[in-house]
Amino acid sequence: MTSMDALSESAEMMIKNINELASNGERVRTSDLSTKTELKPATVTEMIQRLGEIGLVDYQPYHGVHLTKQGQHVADVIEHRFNILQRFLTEILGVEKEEAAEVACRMEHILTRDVENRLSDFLGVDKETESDLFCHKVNVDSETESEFIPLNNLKEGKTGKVRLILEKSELTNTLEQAGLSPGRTIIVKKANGKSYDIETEEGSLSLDSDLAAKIIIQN
Amino acid sequence: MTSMDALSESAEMMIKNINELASNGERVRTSDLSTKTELKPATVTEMIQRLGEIGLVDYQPYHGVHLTKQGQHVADVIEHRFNILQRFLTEILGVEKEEAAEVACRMEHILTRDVENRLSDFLGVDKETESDLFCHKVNVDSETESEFIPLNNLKEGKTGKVRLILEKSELTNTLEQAGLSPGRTIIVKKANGKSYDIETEEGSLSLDSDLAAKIIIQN
DNA sequence: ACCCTAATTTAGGTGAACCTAAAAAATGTC
DNA sequence: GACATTTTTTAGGTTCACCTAAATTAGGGT
Repeated sequence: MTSMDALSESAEMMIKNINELASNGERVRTSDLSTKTELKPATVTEMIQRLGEIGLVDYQPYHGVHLTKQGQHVADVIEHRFNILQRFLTEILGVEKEEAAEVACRMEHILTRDVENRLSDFLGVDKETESDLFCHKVNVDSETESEFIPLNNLKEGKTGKVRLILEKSELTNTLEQAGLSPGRTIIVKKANGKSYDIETEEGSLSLDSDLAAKIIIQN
Repeated sequence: MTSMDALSESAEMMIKNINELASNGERVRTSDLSTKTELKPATVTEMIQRLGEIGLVDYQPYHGVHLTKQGQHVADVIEHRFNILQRFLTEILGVEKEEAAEVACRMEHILTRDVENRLSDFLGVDKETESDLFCHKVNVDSETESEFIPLNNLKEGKTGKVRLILEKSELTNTLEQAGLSPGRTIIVKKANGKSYDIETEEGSLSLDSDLAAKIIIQN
């Protein structure tokens, strides 16, 4: 049964940990999982046996486990969810890395596909779909000094990426239809402090400063 | 032991549901909790007994429960967490209300105090737009009163503020010259579904419905 | 006041996620 | 290559969150 049954948090955590210990491609030993997860060896054995039965790991008694194709997929999804959650918590909310990791580690099991995607868009994850495999090597220190500023503070001629639209409403929905939606790039054609002429990927439009103040741009 | 022991998700959900059913101040019956939580009555009994033991509810066999002061506090915290999570998911990420509620309902039990506070601030009554003297006109709760509608749907005699002009063109530039630009207030003098007579701060003009449809007004 | 029904609780069971202690297998050493 | 040590597994226990079925209580109707 290659069950799509929605794994428990514990099961997902075990897969995540197996993945993290398997960097070298070798089989992961029970004892390593035990120390990493802070579970007793007997508990680890029990769990990896179950994971083996549902086809997420290849388990051979006394000789450790490694992820199957399916298990690897689960691990990748979880890792991605963790990364975007942690980025959101640290970069946007300013939570300390330590605590962000803890919270992200709980929430990663709850995110739906849809929320995951939207959060990705919101953070502006560049969409190299499967190149996540290299993420753990690269992602940590990519703290470029790009700023988040409301659109009404963007100078004329400046270009930027829409990152956030505050106070969603019918109006902002309309804006999104017009190309002013998270993830899209825009250019400020004219800005006089009262009204802003914007060019989006969809066309051009102009809006007032109240509205512009609700649209946060990353340059 | 009025234990601060970090409640399980189930326990927190039970408290949340008790709170939601206790609107009238009366005791909440087992059967009501059973239907609301979709748990069997026996399960509900078991749980509220435990909650009683740790002092979060006042449980009297055969006569339902109500929250103690401490229980009420827990309920309030959870409710607040749910609210900000749902707001974040819908307003910021644009998740559908339904799904947002489900996800928020899982996440509310995971949020830490710190993340909760930061998320509140993030969503909170604009500290970012403080520079904006008119922000109180634009705040979320005014959603009930003020609508965003295209100019061609404004009735005769109605007044409103130009918020957004879609599909910029030479024509719309001309309109803006004439006072029909974002941030300006206008009055609809005459509207017959085909042409619209408008009075702006600069003077008056008239335009056709195609053009009017591209101008979004807040009343 | 009494009975009947509906609501509630008790009793006992299951699976998941943990545990300890003991048994078994693998491994390194001489 | 035998043995001691380490690693892993098995066996059996606990708690939590659920369940069903049976027993109990509360409350309304006559």
